[in-house]
Amino acid sequence: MAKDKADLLQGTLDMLILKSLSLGELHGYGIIQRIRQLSDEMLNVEQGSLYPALYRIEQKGWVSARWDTNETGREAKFYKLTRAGRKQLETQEASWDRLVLAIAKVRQATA
Amino acid sequence: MAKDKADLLQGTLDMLILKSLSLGELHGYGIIQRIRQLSDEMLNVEQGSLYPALYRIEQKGWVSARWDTNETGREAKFYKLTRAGRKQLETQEASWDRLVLAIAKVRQATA
DNA sequence: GTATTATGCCTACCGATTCTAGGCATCAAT
DNA sequence: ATTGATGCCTAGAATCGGTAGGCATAATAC
Repeated sequence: MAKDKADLLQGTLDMLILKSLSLGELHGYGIIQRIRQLSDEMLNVEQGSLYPALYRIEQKGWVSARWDTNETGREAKFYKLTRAGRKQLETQEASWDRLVLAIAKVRQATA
Repeated sequence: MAKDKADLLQGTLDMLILKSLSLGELHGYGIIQRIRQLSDEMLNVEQGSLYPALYRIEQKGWVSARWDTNETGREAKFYKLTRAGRKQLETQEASWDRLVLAIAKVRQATA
């Protein structure tokens, strides 16, 4: 990832992928663009991170994939959230919120 | 880590350790307790995570260590933030804030 | 008195995940 | 004709937290 962009922390990528798919079916390359756009260019997911992650996520049944043609007529693999994926997104968002809260508590502490 | 507690994400442990030491010198076992206490029991750092992390952090020059006796007269290894460690804590907190913000932006998006 | 729990340090190995660095193909633009 | 963007993929390295042990002493419980 480029040096001026934030590195992801392990475990956040799945949530970002699932979240971007919750907005509608999308192919891999588009997921990267959507995450970058939604985050105001702060997050840049590398292809070498994304495609293995998509594979893992599909294995877990959180997304389903199919080949189709995009709006310009090119072949692309479209991913779609499954019901289990939607559930998983909720779970991961809740975990994320808990972690952010817990860390905020620690950081509130003053000497 | 116990199942009802939040798992840490990779990269957050260093920040928590540095933060807890920013409140004052402390030995390893005490760091675990302080993080647990400050987070309202939400974060429980395992010893097998902490000690290797302390070693890494010491190698990087962010903390210094010395053996001393605690208030009950037992030997313990006390860690103290170095100037570089304080700097590093600021950096990591800033990165964390950026990431939290970026992810919040992505999550704000509605279909 | 003895057994358990808490305190205190450590290591070895595992598993998960992200990044770097490639490869390959098509299409648009220069 | 070459470059850059789009689109998919893999292999290998590196990082790091967790699990599961080991060891020692002190305090508490039975």
